[in-house]
Amino acid sequence: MLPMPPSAVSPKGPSSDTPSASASSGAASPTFSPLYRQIKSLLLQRLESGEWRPGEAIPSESELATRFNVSQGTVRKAIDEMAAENLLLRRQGKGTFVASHDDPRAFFRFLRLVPLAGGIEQAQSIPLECWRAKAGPEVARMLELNIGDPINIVRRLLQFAGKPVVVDEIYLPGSIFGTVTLEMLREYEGSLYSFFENRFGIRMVRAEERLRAVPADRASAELLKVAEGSPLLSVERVSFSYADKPVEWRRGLYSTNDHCYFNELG
Amino acid sequence: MLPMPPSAVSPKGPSSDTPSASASSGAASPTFSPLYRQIKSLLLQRLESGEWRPGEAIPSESELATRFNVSQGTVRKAIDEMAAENLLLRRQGKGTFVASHDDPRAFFRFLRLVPLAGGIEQAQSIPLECWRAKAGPEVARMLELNIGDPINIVRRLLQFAGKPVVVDEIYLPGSIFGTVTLEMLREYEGSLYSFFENRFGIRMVRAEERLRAVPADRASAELLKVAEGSPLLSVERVSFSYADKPVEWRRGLYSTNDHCYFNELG
DNA sequence: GAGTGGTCTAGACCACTGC
DNA sequence: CAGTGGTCTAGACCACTCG
Repeated sequence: MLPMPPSAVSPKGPSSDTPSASASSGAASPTFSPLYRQIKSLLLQRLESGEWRPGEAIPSESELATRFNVSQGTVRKAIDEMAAENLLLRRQGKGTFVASHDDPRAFFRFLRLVPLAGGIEQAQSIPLECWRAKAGPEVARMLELNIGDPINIVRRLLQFAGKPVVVDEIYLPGSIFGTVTLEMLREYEGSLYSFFENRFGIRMVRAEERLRAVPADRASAELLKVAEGSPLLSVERVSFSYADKPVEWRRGLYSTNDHCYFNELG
Repeated sequence: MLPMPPSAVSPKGPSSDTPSASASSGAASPTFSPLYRQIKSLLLQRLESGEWRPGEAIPSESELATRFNVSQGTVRKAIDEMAAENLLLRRQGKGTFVASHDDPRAFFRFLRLVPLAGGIEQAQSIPLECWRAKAGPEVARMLELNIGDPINIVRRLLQFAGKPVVVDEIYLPGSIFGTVTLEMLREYEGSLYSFFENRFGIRMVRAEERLRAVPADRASAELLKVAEGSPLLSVERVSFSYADKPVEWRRGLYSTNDHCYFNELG
């Protein structure tokens, strides 16, 4: 599909043909990027465009090498980086696949909550409300929208082993998620990000979280079955899609009586 | 230094000499590891043994390749992984260096606190107390010691822009840090991990943190200048040295009125 | 200019998957 | 068995640093 013209990129030809321009002498190259990064960009474009969808296999390394007119090692290095960023998933003998939130491994990458004692528990997401609104200044800033742009807001409760642990309020750009309803959310089996991926074609790739300790407000306290004013962990998150576009902002209140937020520092 | 016998490792010789044994047929190889990982292990040993110290350059790739009797590409892949784990630092044109906490970049890798508003601030560590004790059951478990083993405990206050933000209580194995004193801590310029590295030859490589929201006890509330019982972020951390040996356990209480804990999810 | 890491290629063989 | 990713090599040239 989509046959490429020979040499889709401009290699700086270290001994091959098509040396095609580079900072060969004198001129500095301020925007220089190595061949494998150009390949990586091309692959990223395919992901953004939805040509290769989550869960699907991308073409083999040797085929990509032929298509882009570079060596397999160069394609390999591009894919290596993307695999390290959890954008792609390599499986020896089978192929390279677009990472998906349907994969249960992805779940704990974005919800770093572990029980204080005991093994793994079953998580259950309970959508409570879902309504449309207009972006206020804070949401607009976080999602790079204009004030007044349509947004969707979802409230939901997360339970572990049947006990309420997290209340989330989730803000989504109406331009993308305009048609979400409480019904759709309740019907769906699987994580919220899996839902976004399969129902709206949006894959969350990266997120930033800001954590604080705050006193429980009355409503949250009731839902989480803790005393009003008792300490909760506030987790604000902005999630980004492929092109580093913010597509979700959420604030979660975590009850840390039986669970804690686990983080690994490298 | 330390000349190696030719072929310090057992390559599975893809077309070179010294094919020296591998799972050539029939027998599965349960403990198989590729050549570059064997090289990585050898490099790790050098780091653990202190042969190459933090901040110093290690031998060049080509020299290591000669020494280990493998190709430069194989050494490169070993170093690539270690650089990705922040154990080594590559600098083009200069060499490859052992990562050090003296590098200011390392600072924010282990203290993920950012101001809610405003730019970067000057951090100041104020050691409050330092005493010897015997490991209780919790500390013993975290540091893999026996109950009753000697430990050192340090209490200190962290200020940002002159305001108190974190109170830490730090537990250290006496076998390693037995000679710490409040004097030494107060004299030292630089981060605590920089101190451990330069005064005790221990480099923290990795850490696990567990976060919860807790009410402020009286002592911490006074130090942090917040109301008793107000929500604080509790951060418990176990830090590991090269061989994944736990060498520090600490509990910090963070005031999140003007700062928050920042985390990036990949 | 010499030495270092960084990129790129070409080709070989190994390990795993599935038909 | 063919096809995929994974490892290893050898050699070339580029980009950067420093004396």
